[in-house]
Amino acid sequence: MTVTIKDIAKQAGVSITTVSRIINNKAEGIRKETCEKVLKVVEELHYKPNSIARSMITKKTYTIGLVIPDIRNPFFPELVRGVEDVANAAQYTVFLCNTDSSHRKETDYLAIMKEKNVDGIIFTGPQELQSKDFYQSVQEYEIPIILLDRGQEIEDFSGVYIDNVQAGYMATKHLLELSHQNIGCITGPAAIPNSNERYKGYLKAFSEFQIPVDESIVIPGNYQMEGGYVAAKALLKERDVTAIFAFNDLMAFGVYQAAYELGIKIPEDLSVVGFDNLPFNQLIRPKLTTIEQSAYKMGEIAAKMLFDQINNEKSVKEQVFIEPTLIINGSTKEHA
Amino acid sequence: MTVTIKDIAKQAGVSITTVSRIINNKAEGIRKETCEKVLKVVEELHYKPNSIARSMITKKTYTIGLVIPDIRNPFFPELVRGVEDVANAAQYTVFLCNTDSSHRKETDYLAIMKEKNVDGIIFTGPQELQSKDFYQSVQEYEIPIILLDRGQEIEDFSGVYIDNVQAGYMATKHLLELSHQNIGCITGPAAIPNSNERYKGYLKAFSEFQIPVDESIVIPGNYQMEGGYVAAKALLKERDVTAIFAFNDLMAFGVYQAAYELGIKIPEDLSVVGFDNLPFNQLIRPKLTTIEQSAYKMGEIAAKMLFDQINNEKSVKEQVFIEPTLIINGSTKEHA
DNA sequence: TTGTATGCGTTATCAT
DNA sequence: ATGATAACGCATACAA
Repeated sequence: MTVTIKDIAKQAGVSITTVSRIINNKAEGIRKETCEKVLKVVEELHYKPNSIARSMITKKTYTIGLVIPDIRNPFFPELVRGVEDVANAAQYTVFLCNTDSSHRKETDYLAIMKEKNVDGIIFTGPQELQSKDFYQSVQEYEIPIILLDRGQEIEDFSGVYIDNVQAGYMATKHLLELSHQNIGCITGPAAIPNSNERYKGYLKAFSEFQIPVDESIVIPGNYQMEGGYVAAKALLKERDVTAIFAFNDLMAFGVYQAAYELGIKIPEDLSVVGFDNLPFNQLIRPKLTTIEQSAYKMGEIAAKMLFDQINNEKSVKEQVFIEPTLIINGSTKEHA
Repeated sequence: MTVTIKDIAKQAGVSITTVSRIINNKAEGIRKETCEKVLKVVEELHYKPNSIARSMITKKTYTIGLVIPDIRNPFFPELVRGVEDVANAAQYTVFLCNTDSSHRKETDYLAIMKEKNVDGIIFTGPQELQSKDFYQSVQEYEIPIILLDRGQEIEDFSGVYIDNVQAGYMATKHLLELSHQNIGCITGPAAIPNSNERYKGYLKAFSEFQIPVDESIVIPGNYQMEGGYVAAKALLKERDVTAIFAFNDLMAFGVYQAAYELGIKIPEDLSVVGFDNLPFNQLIRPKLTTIEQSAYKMGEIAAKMLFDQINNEKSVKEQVFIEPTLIINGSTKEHA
């Protein structure tokens, strides 16, 4: 039998109200002796308040939902930790929900979060552009929600995103400044917003350097290592590129492999820039020059924004764009 | 204002009991018309039952706690997914709790799980041997709990573990069968059980091949890349080894780096075996021969065991030891 | 300084 | 086939 506030009250010879006050630090007008007496009983019986019952009254669960595509995608563990650390510090617990970007799983989980009365939700949707209809049902739930990393086109939701245009710009500019001109570009799938944004940055840099863009060396990838490998093989065998900007690290590693097989040395013969700064960047040689997204920081900021919204009830929507960082490592070199 | 069962009852002109029965599929003795009428109102008002209130009565939250050291450790995302997939299929939601193996955070989270009335807990503790005292407090909570990956020495808890002796044995045997005799061994920190188990396997293989073990080429590492690097430098410069068995992949990658810097070719001059089969094994060349732990499977099994315990209330403790798999890749080669 | 009573939204027991 | 009501464990308005 689990011990309740009633048991404590009886055992200590006081009312449950008194116990409640004491365990909730609202003991202002309570005698020290009573306080100690109750606390002693609490200790003895190992009493733990039932947060379920508490939530019934307070309408707060001190729980948030974190909905992401897949924790196995190496981008997410950092992000999740960022969220959790902030949540934990605020006495919150987090539900982890993997959706595989399946519309059904997303909808299901969102409904479950509603039923479980989470105080807020942090949501990372699929890469593909979402119809607003989808998010409308979420709005009906009246639960504070922060979008994370994906969905910036839905402007009536608060969200935290990477400034992908700026990121693409920085990466490309870095290569241009190293005197590269034939800079191959391996993008993400066509429909994916962040890929398109990065490409805008690529164009912007070329434009700034007043160099024409050769669209034949812009190849769509799939954000997988394999896609980077295939694209790189095409670029290196048929085209005359001295540098490649891959829109994520996984594809950049594919470029490494292709170069390796073709006997092309990085960075002597080919400069490579990636995107993500995945943890295993620490393990490859030469280390990849890449764009750091700071997933941890994104998670932190999203969580902070969420708690702001939860606590202040301010429904001011804001979209935060995080400045990426260019991490210069050994995979890029001045073009002779 | 959020809509409750009362609203549905009023709107449909029935009692809340009837509504409750219908939404819980206990509509056996209820007229079809009534049923449809109620369901229609439920639909119209977008009613979602409040699982908090439901839990008050049923004493079930359909929630489990997953307590791990750090999701950023590449071993855990797979494991977490394994747990979540099973949980999700069983209509459960999971709290993710990162403890950094801090005793305080562990204790705190466990208490929080108790307060939030989770139906069960899956717990991965710190590497270091735990005193039974610690787990005693958990037992008082009377919540089903499954230990995962760490804590096999606490035999009165159910748990899922890797058979580390077998794993160490398989890795070493593989090298011995490739005619290596001077097989350097980079272990984990001394106090860590799984390292000691793996070492037992190492010894067992040598014993089986009737080859004496040279303890001077057994070097304690720290499970970090840096530790593998340092140990490998020592082994390769001062000792005469033709193969190295590192007790995890991270250290094996350190071996790669050391070999690279010393101009030693893998696998031509040095065979290397790791442990974990981390995802980024796919990215390095040559691919690392290693032991696969199948973290996903561990998570799955642990979750299944937990639900067994939750549903059957059978308190039969069982310890499951998962057979590891030797993944043979390009980092090992017959010794000339 | 402390206690009594009400209600949170639901399920379960017992009627009808 | 359906309904009234107690109970779950707690916080809170109101009393004393």
